[in-house]
Amino acid sequence: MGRAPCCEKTGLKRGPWTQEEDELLVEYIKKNGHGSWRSLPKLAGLLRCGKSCRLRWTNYLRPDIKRGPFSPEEEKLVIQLHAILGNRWAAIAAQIPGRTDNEIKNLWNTHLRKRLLSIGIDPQTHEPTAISGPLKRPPASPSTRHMAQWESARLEAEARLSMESSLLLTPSTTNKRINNNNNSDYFLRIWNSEVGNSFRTMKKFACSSPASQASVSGTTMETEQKPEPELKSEGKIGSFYNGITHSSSSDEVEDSSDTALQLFFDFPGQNDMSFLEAHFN
DNA sequence: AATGAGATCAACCGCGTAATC
DNA sequence: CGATTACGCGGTTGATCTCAT
Repeated sequence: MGRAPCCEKTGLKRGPWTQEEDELLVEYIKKNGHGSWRSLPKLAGLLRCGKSCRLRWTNYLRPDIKRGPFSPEEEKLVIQLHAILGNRWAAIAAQIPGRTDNEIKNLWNTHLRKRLLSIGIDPQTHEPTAISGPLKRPPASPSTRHMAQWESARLEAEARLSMESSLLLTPSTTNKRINNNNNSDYFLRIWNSEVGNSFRTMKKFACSSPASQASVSGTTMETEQKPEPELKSEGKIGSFYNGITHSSSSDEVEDSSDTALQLFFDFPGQNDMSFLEAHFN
């Protein structure tokens, strides 16, 4: 037996939604919630399949959707999140309030992809496309690179936390440090959030490195004692991407660092990660 | 003004998977 | 526990818009 079709194709309307249909759908959901999408069209008096209704609602009619063009900050966030999450549009959309996965996907495919290509960056791997030199090897898979980025961010955050707790800094010093390096904490939080969790799930299957598996197996980072990673330089740019060394070969780091630095230099100031605060505060 | 190419984006399709029977 | 159903996601399509010629 195959799976049943999502809806009866005969007699159902397709194509662009009319204003009347929109009103019917909004009115119904306002009163009753969407409930079962499959039964919603009949109940709402719509000649559409449930799937179509769900799509129309989630991508267009939902009241919390922010319409209009993406700001430069939002675009940069999409690029940054794509470097970490890959084509997981729903996960990216979850971090950008008011934007839908469809919208972000379209933005990526129509604008950002081309923009990255035009400056010589492979939009899938986030690596320079013009590779030269004798030591170059084929780029790591996107998933490997995303894992490396996650892992390095996580390690840096852990290192900072462990340093802060072990150095017995004075309160004023501690506060200063925490404020200055706030972004690491956000990575820790993301790591412990749904996004991080889904990433760990993916990683469990995709990554065979014993070292990296060991660091993932116990994900209760707050209590775990780990060897402090070597932080080669101060600041988020250096330490974030130096961290890739821990998960991949040095050649790979050479490959990716230019792209990584470009993206990071492009990243707005200290409050970049404020978009995440809403999810954790 | 006509038209063709490229860009944009709403909507559809098919698959994976969680939930339910 | 396997079969079925419903949902959500990412990839793709196609109608419409914009702009250059």
